Amino acid sequence: MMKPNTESDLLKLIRDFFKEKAPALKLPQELGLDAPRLRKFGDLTSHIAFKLSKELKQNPNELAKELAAYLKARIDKGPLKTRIESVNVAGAGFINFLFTKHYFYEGLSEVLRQGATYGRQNIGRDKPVLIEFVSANPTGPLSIAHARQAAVGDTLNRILSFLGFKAKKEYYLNDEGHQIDVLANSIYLRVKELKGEKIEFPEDGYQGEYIYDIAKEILKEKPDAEKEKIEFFLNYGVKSILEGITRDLKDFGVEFDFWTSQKGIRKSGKIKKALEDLKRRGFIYESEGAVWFKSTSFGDDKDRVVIKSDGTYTYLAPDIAYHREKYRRGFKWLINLWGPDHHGYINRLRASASALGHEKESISIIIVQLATIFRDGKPVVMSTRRGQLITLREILDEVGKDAARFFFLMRKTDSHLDFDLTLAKQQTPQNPVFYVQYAYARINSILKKSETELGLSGDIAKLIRRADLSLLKSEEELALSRTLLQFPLTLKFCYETIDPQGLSVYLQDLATDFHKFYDLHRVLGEDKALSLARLSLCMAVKVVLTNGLSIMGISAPSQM
RNA sequence: GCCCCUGUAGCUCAAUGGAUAGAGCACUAGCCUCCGGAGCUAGUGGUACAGGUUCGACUCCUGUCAGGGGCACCA
Repeated sequence: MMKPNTESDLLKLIRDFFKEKAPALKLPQELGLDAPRLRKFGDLTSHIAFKLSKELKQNPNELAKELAAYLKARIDKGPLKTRIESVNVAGAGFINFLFTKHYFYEGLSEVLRQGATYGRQNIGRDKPVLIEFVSANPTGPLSIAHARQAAVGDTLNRILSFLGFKAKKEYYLNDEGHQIDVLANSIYLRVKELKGEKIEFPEDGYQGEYIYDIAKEILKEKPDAEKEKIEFFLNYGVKSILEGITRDLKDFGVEFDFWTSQKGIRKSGKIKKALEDLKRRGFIYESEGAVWFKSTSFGDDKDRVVIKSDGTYTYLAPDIAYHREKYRRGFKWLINLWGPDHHGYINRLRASASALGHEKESISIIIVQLATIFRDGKPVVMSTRRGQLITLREILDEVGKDAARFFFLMRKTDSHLDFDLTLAKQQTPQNPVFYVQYAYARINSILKKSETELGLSGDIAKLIRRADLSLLKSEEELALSRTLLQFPLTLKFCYETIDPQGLSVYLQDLATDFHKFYDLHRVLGEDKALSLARLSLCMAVKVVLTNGLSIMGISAPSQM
């Protein structure tokens, strides 16, 4: 059975109207059918009359009235009759639609029917998308900045998968280069130090306590390790740190599909191939003894060196090769989450993708802003040099996975974020994650009690499914239903903005609507039929909370 | 010096170019014979500044001011 979609049916009617009225008129892509900001403006609103009043040489209010009359007539004759209660013109030319109660009842049963799949949409049509994030150098434990990237990237992956994309997660491993050498040397020196030798530790060495831990670990296995070559310390260090990173990420609910090694890219000769490819396309030239990529052809400020005059590659060269490989692996959309220190790098990388013949839209680079950690209302000072970083591990130990993930997703990804550790571990309504989880726990508690309290015989789940939803008439019940039906739109919004933040805001709104409903209306009461209808509503809230939280990688505890 | 991001209520943040700029915290005043008060209801209070585009601007453009970040044949 084809399910009628109210919104698209309305859009079609609007198009029909203009086709009849002005066949030559080119309609804008966006017909301006939205959820209004204020409830009293109805459930849907259109500002199309403003958009087209100029072309049609008609004032918006008149045009709106004409359109509204047309829509009203068509709605009354068609399948929308049971869903649209009224069409009104308001203000200078807004057209406001009010849904019937039936529309909400129908939506609620749909939520219950779909359950765990409610909210799924096939927007992606199996498009393969690769989300690269974290990609921290394996020179130390993951910091708070990586943690935010991990939360955003992983959730984005879950959202896109839910929306029909074939999304994969990738970690690009910078497993060679200067920083890795510094790491190896730092470990080596600490080993010597532990053996009682006097050492001079370099300014730019890794000062963190974890270097001692690795050194101790090495000495346990090899008491005379100081005699080993530097490669030994390099390999041991990278391996040990990567194990830690993987473990921390796993406890954070993040597991990558691919780990791609920079060393591997270089060894495979793919850098050379990538540069040859660019050269063939005419974007490579030599000057001042170096080899340059003509990134200015694609909007970069200046051309970039790819091979230095000493014959070695700059960092950009393997990166170009790496992204060329991503496309060659079949991905049609690349999403990169980068720290703010990389923003100057965006244009040159995008330029390389364009130079290799890829659509501009096929690569999205998202800057994940830093988070400032607060404890007891005061910012926690961090210093990389002295190894005084707040790590993902510390956050996990202090506030746990659920609160951490939720907090990292509360703000827009490209905005600064204040992370209040004290608040995050509080089990009070001021803590948004507990506020949301509390709604879930409350529903479970009610559902559990329903059987005994109502004294109904038979399968209560079945009775709830068959409840007469038309008994839900109050403002709070309808408002809650309305919010539930906005879940699919919220996910679509996250896709459009490439930002999971909208979901965390939505879940907080949903929890608020639920708590308001709960406060004013008793679910388990004298009236059995009404109780069942309200239980049905609770069930639907449970479904959406479950789906929403699971997409955020956060658990939904039935008891707290 | 050049480039990027951000300036919204006392604080932390919302608001696909749309109608009266919304929440939470804090402060003030209320609500428990009641399914989890870990909750709910009110009140106070705001778009950094100056122009511009638009029927309509927190949103777009220009400039000023303030905060943060970035500039390399570093990674």
